[in-house]
Amino acid sequence: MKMAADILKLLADPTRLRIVMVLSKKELCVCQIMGVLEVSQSLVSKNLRLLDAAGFLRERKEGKLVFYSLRGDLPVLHRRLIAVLTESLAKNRVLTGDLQSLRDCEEFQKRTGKCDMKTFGEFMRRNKQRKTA
Amino acid sequence: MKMAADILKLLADPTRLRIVMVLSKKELCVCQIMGVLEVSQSLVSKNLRLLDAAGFLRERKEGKLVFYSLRGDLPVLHRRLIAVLTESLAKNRVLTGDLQSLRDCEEFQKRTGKCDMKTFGEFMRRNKQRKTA
DNA sequence: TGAACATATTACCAGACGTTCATATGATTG
DNA sequence: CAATCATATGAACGTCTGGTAATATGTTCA
Repeated sequence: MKMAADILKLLADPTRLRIVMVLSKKELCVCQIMGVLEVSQSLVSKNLRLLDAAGFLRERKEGKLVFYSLRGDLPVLHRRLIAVLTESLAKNRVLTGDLQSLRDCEEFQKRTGKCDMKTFGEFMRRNKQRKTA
Repeated sequence: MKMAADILKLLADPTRLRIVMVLSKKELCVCQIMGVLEVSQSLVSKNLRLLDAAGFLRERKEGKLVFYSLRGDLPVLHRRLIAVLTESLAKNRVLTGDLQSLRDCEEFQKRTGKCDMKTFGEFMRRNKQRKTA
């Protein structure tokens, strides 16, 4: 009971929910998540640790970068909750915005050939301008 | 996004989750819920209000009593979450305990022909003895 | 080695949350 | 009406939590 409640609590935070949603689409490193969600590195890192501690994540280190993705062998409850939320949030503005940013971010990265925090800082800045324009 | 998170947050509390689970089986009044979950009247009432405010509940007044049940026309997200949780918690000790208490409580009520707080106070007392025995 | 960088961790604060105790409300009954 | 009862509400509490800023860790590369 408490275990189920704990998992729900983890997903009940907008920041973490957004992280789970984008990671369900694609493996990402911390700086990419920062860029896509436009939140601080500290916040991303902290929430990733929480999700990791609850068994949501797979971690892959590649040089300085740490790539995260959802585990392939998630427990049934985790998987079903994510499935339900994915479907229910399909038309959600924040989520569709994140997914659009994710695509933009990929393209930006492909064009610049880089994956570092300066690159994504630049990306974030442009993104904000686009949104406020 | 925030809306989904708010619903998850509601279900992420053990007391509320237990209430939702028992109400998904049967319409109950406040004193019955108290008896089944063995928690205070205040706590039951407060959490019922929260669930009600989020659109989970149907309210039916009958004299002094107020009977609650899950709304029949719950939004998709609510329904699916409850379905997933029901299945995942099927073998959970707390929940199976609550459902057993629910059956006992029904029988006790049938035998005594009453539905009031004294009756359920008595029921709770016996229940605790049974559990510690 | 040391500078630069990505990520993790710590300390900290403001606000939210779960719970309890006491009290209010509103209906029933004598 | 007064008393009783079921339920709702309010005040107060300790605790937890999301967020930020600063710092530590550990890797890469010159």
